[in-house]
Amino acid sequence: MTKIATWNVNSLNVRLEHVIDWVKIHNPDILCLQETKQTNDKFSHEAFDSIGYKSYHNGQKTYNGVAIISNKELQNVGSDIPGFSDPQKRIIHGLYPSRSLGLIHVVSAYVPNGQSLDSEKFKYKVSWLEAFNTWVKSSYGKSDHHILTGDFNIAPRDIDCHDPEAWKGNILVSQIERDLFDAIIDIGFDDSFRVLNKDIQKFSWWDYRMAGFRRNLGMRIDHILTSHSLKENLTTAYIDEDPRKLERPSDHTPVITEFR
DNA sequence: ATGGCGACGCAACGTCGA
Repeated sequence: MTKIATWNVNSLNVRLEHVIDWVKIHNPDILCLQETKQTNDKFSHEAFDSIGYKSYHNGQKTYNGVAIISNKELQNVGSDIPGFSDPQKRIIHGLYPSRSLGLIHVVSAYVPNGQSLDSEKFKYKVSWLEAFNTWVKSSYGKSDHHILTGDFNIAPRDIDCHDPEAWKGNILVSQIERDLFDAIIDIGFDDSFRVLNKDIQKFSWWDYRMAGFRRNLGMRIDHILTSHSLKENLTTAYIDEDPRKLERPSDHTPVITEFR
């Protein structure tokens, strides 16, 4: 069994203890992190070494930053979308050598937020996702399996939003973003949570404001997309709400998928 | 729901996130 998880930690400076505690309890094979908000020299490889994990980080000050924590050494680690020049640190990826499944290409992605549909940041989100799609399409099939994880900042369907009527015309739920998400799926991926939980409404993020978590005003915007090659191997997919209940939590919580 | 939170940089409060 292989367990892979993704978690937007909203600053690893603040959340390192939560992450280490979570890894010790859940023992994932791979944990992908987003929004580390720290430069590579601040990233504590030692903290992960001490619990038996390799760690790979692509970060910057204040914003963005992504990492992969792995119980096996990754091969061919990269930290960009080839051909897409971007000063924002939103990608880290590598090959995970699975004993029984071969090489799994694992991506930890922090997709731009977009701010609002009429903003320059939304144009950046669209062009970023188009470049991401082109890259994923060109690399598809070059490894035995592919897993795209991260904070996609897209709620794929109305069921993934606590109040689709109130959010209509907003970022995270717009048809433009959902079409871009579906275009990635169409390359040959499954939304592993949705495949294994057909009609269940679960969220991975809740606004800090308005007592969002207590009132369950959430969205499912963090995803683990698995290549069709893994579809028959998928066993379990779930969202662990417990870290969101801790003191000083991230506004996101871990999303987990397991496969044989 | 359009805030009301929280992280950050920096030492007051503006910017950003989703």
